[in-house]
Amino acid sequence: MEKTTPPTLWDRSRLIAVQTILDVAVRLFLEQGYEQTTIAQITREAGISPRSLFRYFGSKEDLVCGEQEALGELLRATVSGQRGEVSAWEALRAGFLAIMTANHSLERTYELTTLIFTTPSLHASYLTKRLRWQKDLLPCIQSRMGLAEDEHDPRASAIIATAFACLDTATEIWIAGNRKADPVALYDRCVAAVRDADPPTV
Amino acid sequence: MEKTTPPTLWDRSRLIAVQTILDVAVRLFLEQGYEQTTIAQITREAGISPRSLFRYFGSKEDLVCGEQEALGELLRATVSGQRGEVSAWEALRAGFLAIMTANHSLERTYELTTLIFTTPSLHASYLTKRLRWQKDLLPCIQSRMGLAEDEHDPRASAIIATAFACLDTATEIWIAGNRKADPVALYDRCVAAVRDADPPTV
DNA sequence: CCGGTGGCTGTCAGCGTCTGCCAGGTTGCG
DNA sequence: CGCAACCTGGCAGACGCTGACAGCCACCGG
Repeated sequence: MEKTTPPTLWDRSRLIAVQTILDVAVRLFLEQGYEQTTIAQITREAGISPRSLFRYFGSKEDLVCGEQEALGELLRATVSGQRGEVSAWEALRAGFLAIMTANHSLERTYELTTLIFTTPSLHASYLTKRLRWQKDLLPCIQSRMGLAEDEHDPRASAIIATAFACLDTATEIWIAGNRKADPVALYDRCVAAVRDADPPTV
Repeated sequence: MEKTTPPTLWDRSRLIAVQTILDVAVRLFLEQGYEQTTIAQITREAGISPRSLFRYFGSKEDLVCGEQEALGELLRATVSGQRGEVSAWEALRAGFLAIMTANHSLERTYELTTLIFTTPSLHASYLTKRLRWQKDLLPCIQSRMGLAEDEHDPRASAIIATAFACLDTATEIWIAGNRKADPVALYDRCVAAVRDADPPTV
């Protein structure tokens, strides 16, 4: 299935370099804010040149948003892996659940989410990435709804966009309320409010 | 109510300067793309210094997104001006309708919307502005739904976010299909798909 | 064991956006 | 007419980001 993955000692050092940069960057971002932290400061503490940082990460925003790069694929795989009888709404909910529980530590997830949602440029970057996720999910949801891959049928896209809008709303209230509420319950209440239904009592 | 508004000859020249800059900038953006157009090029053709441009417009993105700055206020006023019996959904729809028909020319609206939706950085800027609009609408919708101004009740926020998500989806399909479809009809189909209802046959 | 090869890294220079700062000119007012 | 307020342009600089070039080191074949 997989290539023989030559253990290439080069990649190993590259991996620890990436990890070091990421650790330093996120720590500085949380300590003194994203805008107040410069590339030069990160590279100085990480012991590399600024030029190398941009070879690993395409941009400064990738230092935060790129860390959760694999989440998009996890989301798509989870949604498309749901059984055929599961509705589009339930499949999307399962995907979101997988993302939330996948991250290493809930505390770190909360910190990073707060950082993203309170920093305008990071928030914008996150929303852009979200749009790509929505496009990736479109064929999964279309086939699940029994629709042809019609570019002009807005229904599947609308449902996906709405699910993400509810996720956003739930996340915003979650961080605004200092993690007092359960984000999953908030999401269910959002969807229920939109669809004029009672939230599931699970 | 208002200050005596001294006719100040200064502001007059400033207004025509702003208009000149805007005309030149938008024309260049449409001709050769947003990223490919530099500030120096705009200021050269407009006959001012780069330093002055940044006094009128806070950033390059404002040259595009700032032109529709007043739309947010128009949206809020329209929504909050709907009669009390009108539902939250209908009020939001009326607001969106006001925005679409308010702009000077439909052709120009289409051009600018395409520019925004096909330029990543402009799209991100637009989404950020959209978030502020959502926050501004929150009290209007909360009171219309008979809810207290509860920070932790996600229902009003969820409905607003969903309406915008449907607007986004409709807009995206509108520009992807080369304005063949009616954006308002697309929006109605999006909302209907989300809420398991038939679209209104108006 | 050794030298060639290929990829990675740092240094340098540069572009573009954006921001203080100060000098100079123009407008408005007494 | 003269003063004060204001606006403008030019300069210098920070910061994010990129291309070009030279040096370095792991890998591979001999």
